[in-house]
Amino acid sequence: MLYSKLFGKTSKTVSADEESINAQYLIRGGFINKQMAGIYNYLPLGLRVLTKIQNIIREEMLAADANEILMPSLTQEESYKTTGRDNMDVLFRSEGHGGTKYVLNPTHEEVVTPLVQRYVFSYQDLPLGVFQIQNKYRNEARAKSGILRGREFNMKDLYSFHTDEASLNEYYEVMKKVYHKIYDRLGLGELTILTYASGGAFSRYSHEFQTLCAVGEDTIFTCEKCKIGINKEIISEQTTCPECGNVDLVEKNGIEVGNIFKLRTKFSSAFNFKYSDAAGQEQLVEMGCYGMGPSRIMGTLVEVFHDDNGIVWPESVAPFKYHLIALGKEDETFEMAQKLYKTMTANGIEVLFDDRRELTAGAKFADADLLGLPVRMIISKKTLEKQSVEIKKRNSDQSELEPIENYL
RNA sequence: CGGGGUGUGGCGCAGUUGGUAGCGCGUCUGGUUUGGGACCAGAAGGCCGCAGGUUCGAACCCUGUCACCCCGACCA
Repeated sequence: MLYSKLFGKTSKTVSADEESINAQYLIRGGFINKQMAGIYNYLPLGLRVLTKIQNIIREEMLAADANEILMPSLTQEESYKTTGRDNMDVLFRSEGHGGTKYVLNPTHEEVVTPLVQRYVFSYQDLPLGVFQIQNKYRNEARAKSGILRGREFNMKDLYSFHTDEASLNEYYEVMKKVYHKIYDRLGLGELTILTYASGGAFSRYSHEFQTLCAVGEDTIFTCEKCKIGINKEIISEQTTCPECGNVDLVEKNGIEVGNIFKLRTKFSSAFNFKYSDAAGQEQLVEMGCYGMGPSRIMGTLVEVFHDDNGIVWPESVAPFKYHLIALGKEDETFEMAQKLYKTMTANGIEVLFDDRRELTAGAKFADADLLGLPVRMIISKKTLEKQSVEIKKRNSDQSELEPIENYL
């Protein structure tokens, strides 16, 4: 990508209202633009990051034999009456012609359950996992913290369907591993721990995945030994580590980057979703749900990976790998940079080439730091004399010269 | 939803006791610059969130309303 063709500009300033780091850097860097509280436009750079996060999640879901589908955002209110959730205060409502009442889905149990019910009749069809990556709508009392808590946000939601609790439990444990693998690939593995949380009406606990971070809005009591957390919301009933019994728990803050639930038969019973077992008897389907928010993860990554000059993206989600900068006004420098850009791009390497010739070095460096691409590649009269390019990693203060032909 | 704060060129902000709006950044022209956010000269760009009211006169005072931010409550 040529910087000169990139839609979205960097800015030295951001509104004093934006206190959260993720909002400040993402807006200043031209990754996102705020339309209103909790509602954002994703500009090209931000969309590239979001898409990379989604693709990592998608790959791991598909590798676990889950089926990707896409469900609608709008659903008739009737479905929520069926499950008794039509009184949820986060529901955005709308009305269509003839007075039809719609809901913008805050989650999709009310959609996916009758959908799967239409195709699954036998124990031979189970277990089954279906997921989607789609925007959710929640009328939060207060949107806050940039893209960490929005009223419209991106979500991967997986739903699993089983013949019995044993199958659900097995799938649930597999998903814990899949989730950890995803956080590893996102660069959040070390900081993200499994956390016991409120299970709602249908099981004792649910499990959250909490990325430990000072600005996290959840309070977590962690067992250092097991790398396990307990959400403060259940700490009155659970004061020891559920894995090892450790009572020496350490209080930390976390950002909830995933949440998995055993729904059991709450929704299958509401919709009367049954299958025929091997004996020909009808049984209620057991269900689980598994959420993970790519947009919130994007904000979390900025909160975790930044310094005073800007974002420091992990390579797996950076919008581009290389930030190529040509310094000086000599044509030969610029032409060599163009050649590098074309060659590397043709070789499938992701390069953002800052081809703005009129800008000074400092301005380009400042933008490079703000955008946070993993590797800065500089070509100038000085490096050209040595037939080299200067390579500097965003997470390091050191730079080194490398032969230019390594990249041609 | 309770408490607090803020709405002024595209962005960030200032605006005194009420007298008809200014700075920085950005943008445009011309020239000089180029290894850490260059400089000079010139220019464009504003129903002062919106609606009422007070006043000879309102960005400023009053009422209402909308939006945004922070703290709290809430949060499958």
